[in-house]
Amino acid sequence: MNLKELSAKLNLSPTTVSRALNGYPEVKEETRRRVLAAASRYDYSPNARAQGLATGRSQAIGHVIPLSTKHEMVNPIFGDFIAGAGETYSSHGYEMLISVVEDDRAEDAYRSLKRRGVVDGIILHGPRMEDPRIPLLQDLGLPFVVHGRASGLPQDYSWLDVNNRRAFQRATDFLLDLGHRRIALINGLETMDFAARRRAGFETALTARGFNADPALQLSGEMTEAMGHTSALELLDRPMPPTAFLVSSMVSAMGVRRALEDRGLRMGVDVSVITHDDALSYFTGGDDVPLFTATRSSVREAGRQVAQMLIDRIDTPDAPPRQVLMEAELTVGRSTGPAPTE
Amino acid sequence: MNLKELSAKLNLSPTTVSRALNGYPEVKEETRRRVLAAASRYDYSPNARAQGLATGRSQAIGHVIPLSTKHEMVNPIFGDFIAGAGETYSSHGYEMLISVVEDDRAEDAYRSLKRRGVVDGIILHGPRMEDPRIPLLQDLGLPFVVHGRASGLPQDYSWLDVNNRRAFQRATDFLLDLGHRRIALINGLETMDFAARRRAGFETALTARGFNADPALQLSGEMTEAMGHTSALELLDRPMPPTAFLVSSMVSAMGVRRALEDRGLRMGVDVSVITHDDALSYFTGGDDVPLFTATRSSVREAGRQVAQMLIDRIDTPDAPPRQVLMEAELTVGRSTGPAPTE
DNA sequence: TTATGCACTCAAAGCGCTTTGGGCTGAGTC
DNA sequence: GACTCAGCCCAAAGCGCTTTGAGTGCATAA
Repeated sequence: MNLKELSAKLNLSPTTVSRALNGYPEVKEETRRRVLAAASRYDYSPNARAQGLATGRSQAIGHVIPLSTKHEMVNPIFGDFIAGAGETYSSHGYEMLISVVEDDRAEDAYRSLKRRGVVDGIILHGPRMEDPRIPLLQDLGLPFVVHGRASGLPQDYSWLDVNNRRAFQRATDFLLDLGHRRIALINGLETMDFAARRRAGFETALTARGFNADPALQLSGEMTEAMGHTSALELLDRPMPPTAFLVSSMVSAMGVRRALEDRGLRMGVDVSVITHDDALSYFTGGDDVPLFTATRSSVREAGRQVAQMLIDRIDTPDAPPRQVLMEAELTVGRSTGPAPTE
Repeated sequence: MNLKELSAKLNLSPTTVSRALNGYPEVKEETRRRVLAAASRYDYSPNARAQGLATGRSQAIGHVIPLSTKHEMVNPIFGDFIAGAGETYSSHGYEMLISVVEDDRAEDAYRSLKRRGVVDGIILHGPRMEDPRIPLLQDLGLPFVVHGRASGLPQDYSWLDVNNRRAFQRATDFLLDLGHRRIALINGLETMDFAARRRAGFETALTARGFNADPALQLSGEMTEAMGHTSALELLDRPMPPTAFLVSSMVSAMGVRRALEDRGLRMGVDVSVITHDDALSYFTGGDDVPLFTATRSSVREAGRQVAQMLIDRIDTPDAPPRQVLMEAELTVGRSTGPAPTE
């Protein structure tokens, strides 16, 4: 069933039917009701491609995810983010389009999406410092919102980020209050903007109390379970091992925990651990007192909000860019305790 | 730049340019080269919507994921599956379109995708037993491939699945060989087809040796970390606790492991654990001897293959459906050992 | 009565592509 | 020399929608 057929059944012109369907005021209320009824009876919806061709819009949002050998994006948080964004999209009539591309071809992907008119906007994931994709998207004139943000760019653009710096500063303070002095940082790849900010927060807290951040206690890498494990082992086997770990992700924290176990150390007693927790649906829930003390912020909620910001931006392209900073909460679990007396 | 403009620059008709671009034989090789050169110089690609309108195809594949309060689909494996499928799509010129919908509206979503002509095919996730979506998609005439499969349906359709039954049978045999007799099963939701098959494998192995599967030792639920933890605690606190656990996912296995620790039990010594491992990129790697003994099968590879099967199906709709059964490998880690003597 | 609006409705153009059905050359055939 | 036949290329229709510009009929005002 297409527009023409439907309008034939109604003895109306396609014009009128189209207007009735799209809520234009030129059509009589009674006519509109007739049209709506017929549309639902014959199970009609407009062909999206034809509609798009006529309107110049595609009602789709693009997410380009680099297919890294380094797995930064195809990571555990991805599913939750997508779920959040998808909720918003479907309630606004947008489709979500995901493009998986080789790492070095991300720019081509954006260009191609724009050229072929496949999407109306883009959500930019995993920004690095001075990320070149941001000026590129601005050049292309493709509306976009960044999940996270990129330091060192002069431009003004829309983003939503967690206050990573403050979160890690608070976490570090918390450990210092407990008497810890040798605190290790197991961070994500520090080319990633969020990781750099976390380290900054960590260092700020230390220097504010007159300690200096020992570079030997700061490791960074892909946030896998194995990375947490090997990093922690390496640190624990040093002559002056840390008494506390600040870890950038739940998954790595699982690795750290395994390392503690390997060395016969009790988490929360012999060694404290704080992790960042993205509030992933499959990791939370259950216990009264969570396993990990954590800085927590829901990635799913971030997805919802970023999507909404982008849709707003598409609707009113001339509005100034918006920035949203979500604060992470610090929830106390069983992985932290006072520093052991030496 | 559009076709008309490009052909004007070349002093050719749009017809010829289109043919040159699409590899039709009616155009002279030299002309084709000229066209191709101009296209790349002017950075031209055809408008996807117009192309789709003209050809009747959309070059997009749909994935409908139910936004459960129960999180079966928005789960850790999703990212990896998507990455695999995305690889295949992008090398074949397809886009991936993801629709997040309320649980009970999945059928509407399929209908709508079909009606509006948004996708050329569908990948069906997380099939349940006698899943009604399969006959629906057949009715709609929308090409599809199932990741997993659904028991109890008369129809013949394309699917790719892991041999869950055999995998869990082998894992159970392995535990029996080690002398374990009280083996617990911590399974996914048994409305899910894969979970039912895993239990079948588990029971088959037991009965084949003359033991009977104790229903009291079989729990099932959402495969979260918390679920693994509470299930294991409950079982361990019984008068005759299991000496081994067979767990349906890595995430739940982490929970089981935590429960063992809570009770002061050593994994691989006091209690054995085997888990199914979807070979997620962020959980693997690192150690020589993996933490968990596991039945392993790469979800990413599954994504690649399912996508390819669907594309083949779209290209040749009359070919008979294909079924692919991937065998899981049983890799021995440090979580299993001989049953403790009582 | 004629003009002036208003409320509806429609025909047709256009979005950017593919594809059908020729048309025009020039080389090969008898 | 007339005829066929590739080999190239083109004009135009059509995909299914939106939107512009133009009625048409009818009530109201002048």
